[in-house]
Amino acid sequence: MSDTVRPREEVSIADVAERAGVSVATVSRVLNGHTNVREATRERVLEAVASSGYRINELARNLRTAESRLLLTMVPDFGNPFYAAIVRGIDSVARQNGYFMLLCDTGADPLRERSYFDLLRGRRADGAICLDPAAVQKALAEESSALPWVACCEFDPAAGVPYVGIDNHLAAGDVVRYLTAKGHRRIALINSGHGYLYGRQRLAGYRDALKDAGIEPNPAWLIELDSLDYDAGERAAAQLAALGDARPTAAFAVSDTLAIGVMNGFRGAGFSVPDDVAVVGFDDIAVAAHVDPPLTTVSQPMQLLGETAAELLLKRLRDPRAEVPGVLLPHRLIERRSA
Amino acid sequence: MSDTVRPREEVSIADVAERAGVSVATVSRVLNGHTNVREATRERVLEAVASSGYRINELARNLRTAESRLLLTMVPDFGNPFYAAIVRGIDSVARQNGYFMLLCDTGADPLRERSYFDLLRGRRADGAICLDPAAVQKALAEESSALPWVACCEFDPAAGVPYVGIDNHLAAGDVVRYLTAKGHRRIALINSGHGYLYGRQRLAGYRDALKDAGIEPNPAWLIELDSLDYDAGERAAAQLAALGDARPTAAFAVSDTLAIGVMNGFRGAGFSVPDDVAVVGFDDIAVAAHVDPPLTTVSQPMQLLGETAAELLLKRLRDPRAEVPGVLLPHRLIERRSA
DNA sequence: CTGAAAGCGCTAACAG
DNA sequence: CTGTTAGCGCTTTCAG
Repeated sequence: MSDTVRPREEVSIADVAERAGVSVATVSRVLNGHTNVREATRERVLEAVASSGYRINELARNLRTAESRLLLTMVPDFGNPFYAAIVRGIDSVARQNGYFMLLCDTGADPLRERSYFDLLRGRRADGAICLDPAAVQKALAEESSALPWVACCEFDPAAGVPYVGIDNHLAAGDVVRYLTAKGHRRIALINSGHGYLYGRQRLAGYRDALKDAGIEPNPAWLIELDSLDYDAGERAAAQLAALGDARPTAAFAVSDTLAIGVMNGFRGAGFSVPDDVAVVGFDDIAVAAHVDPPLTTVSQPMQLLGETAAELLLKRLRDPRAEVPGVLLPHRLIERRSA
Repeated sequence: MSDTVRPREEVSIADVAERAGVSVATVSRVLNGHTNVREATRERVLEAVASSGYRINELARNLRTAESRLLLTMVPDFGNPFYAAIVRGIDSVARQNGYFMLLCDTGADPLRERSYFDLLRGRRADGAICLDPAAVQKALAEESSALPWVACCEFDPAAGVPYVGIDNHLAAGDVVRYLTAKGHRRIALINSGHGYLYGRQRLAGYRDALKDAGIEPNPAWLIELDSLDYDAGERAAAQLAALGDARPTAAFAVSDTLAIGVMNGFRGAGFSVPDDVAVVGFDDIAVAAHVDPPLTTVSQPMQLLGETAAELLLKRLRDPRAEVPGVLLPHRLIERRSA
């Protein structure tokens, strides 16, 4: 038998055409759902496709149509669960619009990020969404602002690259105001993320809100970390706990992982949360509700952040010269028992 | 000025050739680092490349060379931190060998997984590594065992698809033996993952080890969940805690997330871990060492699992008819304070 | 409604 | 060392 579903070798559109006794143009037409093909012919072609086990070579199609229908999402750290819901939001919008979304783990490394952008430059992907630290994006924005990409969560408002994120300054202020309303005056900030926009913005929000409350912040309450690890948070708490009379009664950590570490650290130093010290986190990752005590934190609309980023990108793809705006989405303070 | 680094329009290899006053073949040669080009010519070409802002169109190159240098990794759940280190292992090997690795979040959905496999079929990726549940892989293995892919963690030994994983049966037995050695006789298993091979294997390992220890397992000690959520673990613990005299003194959960939930659940029911009930998890995810009490768990060599998977795939890519073996890697019981 | 022919942008013989 | 010439497998005018 010469007919088999198993493609013995590479069967091309020409083979299918020959089998069906038509031209390659006609095969292409039925493959692409064009209507100007007689029904009988269409069936003959479909039959030939099936019996030959033909698979379209998308590489060739992409070369011809000059698009890949691939979108890239760059995340600085695949292990950080914070990104999961955002990615899901991006993926669902991409998929609904006939695009594949593929993830790139850049490790927040400018060189690796750059190499993934080369996929864009080389036409292997149509567009990208970048979640990398603003500092890492910066160089990119200068040399590649013409490329079809948008920034998500982290961005440089001045870079001319479309973005979506939240108002970190306001969110940090909300946390401080929540804490002062509960009577706290000695509030520590455990900050992190060199090169991250959110770090700078939350610090500013913290400072401004303290000032508005007439509180002079003690420099010892501000801890700048270079990690989001549980360990780092633990060490920060130990440091704070050793402050004696100047010890803060509340601590605001810029991520939930850090906040969980902070709680452990205080507990290790013999303090109880929230009685001796209140702890607030940021992000509302899944585990936040399941630690003891459950963590009070700020939640970002992660799914929506992702969906919006994807929509901005698609808009830019549809019309490269469209004015795509920067958009800020609302956050929400989730009150649980740690503060 | 007509010379500018900014590519006004799409500049192709022909444009560069014209600029440099050579043929496209010569441009291609210097682009691909062939040595048979006179130094002066090479420089002229490089100069033309730079001044024109030329970027090779990889789509065209890929079509011509019939490879994309793209590898896909399919994960069932991007939000599960368990996969992070594995993915990093895959990525590092891929990168060292000149491949890009891109991630696909399949949501353990056979249809979505299938659509990603279409990228392979359509030549848009050269190979894939699949971390999806064995049950989801099954259909794939039947229709696509000829495609260049390997299974990681989850696999069907009989499918003829190369795989790498651990000996889950042995690992579960190790946990039970560890617990019986500490005097436990009433040991619960909180299992999960319909369609996951690891679930079936760990259950078998648990049963066999109990039998070897002369323990008749109480059916009430076996809880089958359909989730790995903290919540699910919490509910399982509540159920176990309500068992009265038949209440187990130890619980083995097949994932750390579940185990953390279990600890919370027992605590919520007024029991202390490990004094009233010992808890063991599986995976050794980052947070496992940072809960209270720190979780005793089984660690898998995640980075190595990923690296090995990538190497198997590369071997298969280099020689499509090579016999690629299935490999099992060693696990390790990490003793902390929860059991 | 269908076919012939011209490329998409690149690489790889094959000549010289 | 360099240029000419064929395509890779597909889509898309342009004719008929």
